Amino acid sequence: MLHMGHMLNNTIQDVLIRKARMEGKEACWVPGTDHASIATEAKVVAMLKERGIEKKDISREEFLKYAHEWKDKYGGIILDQLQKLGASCDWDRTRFTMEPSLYEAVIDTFVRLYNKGQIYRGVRMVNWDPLGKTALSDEEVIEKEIMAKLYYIQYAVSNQRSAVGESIAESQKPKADSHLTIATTRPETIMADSAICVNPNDERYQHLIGKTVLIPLLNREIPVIADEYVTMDFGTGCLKVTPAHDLNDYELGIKHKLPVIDILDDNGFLNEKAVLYVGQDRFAARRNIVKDLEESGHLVKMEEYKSIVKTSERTGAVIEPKLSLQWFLKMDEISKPALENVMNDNIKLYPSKFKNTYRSWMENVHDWCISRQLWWGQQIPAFYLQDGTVIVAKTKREALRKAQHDLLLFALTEEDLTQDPDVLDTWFSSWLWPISVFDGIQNPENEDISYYYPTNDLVTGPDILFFWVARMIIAGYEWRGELPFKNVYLTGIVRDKQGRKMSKSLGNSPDPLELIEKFGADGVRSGLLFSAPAGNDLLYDDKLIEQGRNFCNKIWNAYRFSQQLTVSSEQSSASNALAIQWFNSRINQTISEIQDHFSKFRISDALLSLYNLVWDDFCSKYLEIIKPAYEQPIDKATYDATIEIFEKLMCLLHPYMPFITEEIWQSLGTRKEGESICRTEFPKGGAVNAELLASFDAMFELVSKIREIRNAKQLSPKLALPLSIKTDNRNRYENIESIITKLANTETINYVSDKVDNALSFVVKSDEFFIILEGEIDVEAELETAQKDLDYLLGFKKSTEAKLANERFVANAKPELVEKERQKLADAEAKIKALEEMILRLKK
RNA sequence: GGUUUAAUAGCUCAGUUGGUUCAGAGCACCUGCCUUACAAGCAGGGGGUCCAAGGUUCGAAUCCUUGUUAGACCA
Repeated sequence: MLHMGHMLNNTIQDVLIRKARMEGKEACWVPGTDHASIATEAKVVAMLKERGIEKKDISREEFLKYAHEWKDKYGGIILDQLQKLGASCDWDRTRFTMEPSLYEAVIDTFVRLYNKGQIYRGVRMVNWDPLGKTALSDEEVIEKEIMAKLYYIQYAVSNQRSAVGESIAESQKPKADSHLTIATTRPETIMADSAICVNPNDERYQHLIGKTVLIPLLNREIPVIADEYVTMDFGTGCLKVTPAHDLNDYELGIKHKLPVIDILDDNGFLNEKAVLYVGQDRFAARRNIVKDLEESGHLVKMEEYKSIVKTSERTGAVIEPKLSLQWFLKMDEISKPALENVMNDNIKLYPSKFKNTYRSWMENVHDWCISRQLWWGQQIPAFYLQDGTVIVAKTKREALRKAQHDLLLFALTEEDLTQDPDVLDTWFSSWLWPISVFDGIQNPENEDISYYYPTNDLVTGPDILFFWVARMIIAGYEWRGELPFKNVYLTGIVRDKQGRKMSKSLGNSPDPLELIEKFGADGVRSGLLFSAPAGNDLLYDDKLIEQGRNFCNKIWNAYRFSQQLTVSSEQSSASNALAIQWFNSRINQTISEIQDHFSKFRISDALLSLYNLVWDDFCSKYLEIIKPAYEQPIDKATYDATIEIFEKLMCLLHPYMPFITEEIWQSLGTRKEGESICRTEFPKGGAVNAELLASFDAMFELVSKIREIRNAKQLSPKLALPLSIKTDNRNRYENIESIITKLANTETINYVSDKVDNALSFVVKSDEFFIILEGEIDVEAELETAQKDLDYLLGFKKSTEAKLANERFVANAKPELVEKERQKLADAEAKIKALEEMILRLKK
């Protein structure tokens, strides 16, 4: 099941791919799924349980059969949802990480890296899920903040190094300054303690360094050591060191050569090494030891403490850091090119702020634990002889041959070889994705990979920047000596209203299919994009999608309008011709805007530009201007131009809203069989008539002023108002009189050379306008608003003049900027003059 | 604790190289409209100390320093 984060992610990919396709590029988008080993295995185990089957009772082969069944049933759902969203993938190329060819690629990779000495097997500290009984990657671990208890436990100091066999009863008696207190959230692990550690600069404990203390209840002696790792002001400043059950302690243990005492078994129960509470669950043991410590007087106090526990994403169990034998990939050498080529921008991250995160990760990279104690996944191609010798080979047969040749064990048969039961981390197949989908691992010279690799854009969430993106880059350089993609677009994380990440496990994501049902796929796509700039999280709300749906609705209504027009043979009016010119200029202006946005991966900004163009300029302005009178036909030239504009708008919007644009585009003209808007050419920009745009802006300002007066005076929109214009430049308005009349519902337009009595007046640019109204004019109120305007302009003039008088501004600022300032000043001065005249007249 | 990102309208957020009359959008709110494609709409309107204090600059929401607050990553 997909959630909103996937919806956003795939919408962005689809926008990019559709636009690229329309620009004539060989746009290839390979859809596919990974096998999500731990998640799927958990689901399959649950499914089997429902059928009364336990995993341990069936063979690996039987289990895998069930898993494949499960995948066949549910794996397609994701692809189906993507199709509903309108994702225009190359569906014939659909790949799956567990299909034979990709499986083989993973095995190949493992063997080759092993032979290069990059993969090794060793005992390390891993995240252990005691319920799932497997190691987990950090990615599969969820941190939860909880209120825990911090227990203060007293350890007695033994005064001297006790000789073997000496009675400990003696030294156990607490003396005044002969004990120390540690703070821990995990008292049940004291039986695994190897030392107590204090900060060497901590004056309180100087005298204890080098001595030994006794673990309470158990009475085992452990040394007191010093290391700057210990924070002096946390707890008591004394840290119990438990190398087997804490990563930091483990590293501290290695540094100070401390023994590792692992007291937990794979299920999270205490084993014999614990001596006490053997056979108890770790949490039961905690309760019991707290009770016993309290009774024996070792528990000094308990404190509430906000702490973080790591839990398994799948099973919910509290993770146990555990030492275990696992397979690892050495990361230090192999990851170098991946760091370098992101830092030098050969691979660009959008937004670039993630470069910092990326760098700090890659500079502190740990070896990658790639083995999982599961069945669903690529089984590790390592084979063991009875004496434990490891042979890594693609198949058992090859391993046998290797044993016979290299180890001269000619009597060996396949029965003597046991394959490692573990599988590989899912990311160990995902990291090959850009190569393996084109079969580039086994067949590095094939036509597809040579053509498509390296790819262009990767779109993904920042939460898997390291787990997936970085590793794909590593794999790219390792196998092809080249980057896997040029741009990485990192989407924001979609969160719910409470700011929680939307996820499968929380179940806080709305069902995408229901949303698509309710708001339409185009509505969901555009709605999500309206507020999703790269890299910024977005708080999901149905309101966002509503905006997208409303936009679709608006477009559809404009389409309906265009369909009910009847065409006449009469000549086009001058004003319509002008409006067409104006709007084409606006389109061209917007095209260059969105191309600029796209070049910087500002997908949302590009959509917003189009939204404004379509809603405000096309629907509210252009269509209103060319709209014929009631039940009147429209002239053919205007009609044709309007349809052409409409088609162009559909093409511009198509990457964002594939469904509605296709539907409208199909019906706006006669199309050939199989023709589709997604194969049309993305509109190219053209000349922008800046003067025309400016004069239309002035006209719209005038229209707004008249409407404002109408609203303020509570006049009906149906009441036509008489307008008088006092201007030196009459032809500025004569061409557009009919537009003004239509938009502002003016009755007559007169040109005057003097004041008009008993009229409301206002100034636009340098011209004065009058509207004669019934009844008295409130001169005081008029004066007040005019004065306010004037004050503002005078202030503006003053600061602009100051700016221009400043030699350093004129010298340092760009010349076109200075020119603009001069122009602004001139405009302001003209308007000031008109306003001053108006105020003078009002005062008379 | 280390690293890092952020703080702009009631809410969610844009604001690109410091320079447009730059302080914006959507939602919410207020007023008036069932106007001929659209009430999921139309026409208007109110609303801001751009977190705080310093600094750099001819010029700062934008750059620098410090502080406050919140988040993320790592440990």
